[in-house]
Amino acid sequence: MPELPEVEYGRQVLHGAAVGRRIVQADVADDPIVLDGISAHVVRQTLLGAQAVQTDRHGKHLWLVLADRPAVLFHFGMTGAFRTLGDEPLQLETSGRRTDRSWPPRFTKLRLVFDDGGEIAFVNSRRLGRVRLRDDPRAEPPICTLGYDPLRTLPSAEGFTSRIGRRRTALKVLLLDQTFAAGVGNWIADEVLYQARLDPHRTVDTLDAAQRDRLRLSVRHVVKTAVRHNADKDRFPASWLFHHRWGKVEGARTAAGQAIEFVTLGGRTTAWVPALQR
DNA sequence: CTCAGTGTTCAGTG
DNA sequence: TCACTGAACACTGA
Repeated sequence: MPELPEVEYGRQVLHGAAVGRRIVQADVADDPIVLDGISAHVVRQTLLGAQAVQTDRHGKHLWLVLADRPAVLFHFGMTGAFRTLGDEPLQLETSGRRTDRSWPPRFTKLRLVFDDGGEIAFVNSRRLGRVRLRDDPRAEPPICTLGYDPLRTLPSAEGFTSRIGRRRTALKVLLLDQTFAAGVGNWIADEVLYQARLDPHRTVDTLDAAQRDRLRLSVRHVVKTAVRHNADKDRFPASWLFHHRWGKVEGARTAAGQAIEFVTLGGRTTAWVPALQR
């Protein structure tokens, strides 16, 4: 689930449930992996009684700002999501088709109850997600180490080129590098390259100015479009590679009938259309 | 039973 | 130091 658009949607869910309310109950799972070494007790003490004043996001990290306390950062890993009490479970675990109506849901790592009676749960089945506390999230790791957020920022052509620097890595690897652009994950990287008509194997130093600019604008376009549709895959444009790239299906084709090829790049499955991408 | 997986990190190499 | 690679992490579901 969780690349920038899904995380942005998660932020909006958290915002709607939390901001302007006081936390009257906080259940924190005793999970040292997801809590990144902090004790559940410390997290609970931070949250309990706190007034939620704002939410924010950078790349795949989002956080809840509390009055007079550290902010609570969330990273979804491969399987994180927020659920709210009474909502349909829209954001289920990776491919869990089974509708989980229990409350709190399975794999809840953090459950917050607010003074208006609303509740939100952070669920994370594979434990690659993280919950962290930070006084000044943007100034501290991990967020201060990240590159630009494509939803907030469109670098100029010159800025984009200087961010690439003297690297010679494959385009796919560049896009997955969170210190380059924060929030781009595996499917977005493939979609961006598909729409920019660039071969994912190409190294960044081989691009001319026009190709670099196609890349720059494609990153923004894919991210903005996915966010505009609330990360709801069914509403992504029918022309997108996205709809045809899953499962490494032998003989997979785009809507236009062009063959999709699957290779491994940067350690990830990469889907691309050789007939189109150069 | 095996394996892939929408992510990140760290050890090792050149 | 930098850039890059690949394994490891942890767990579910196909």
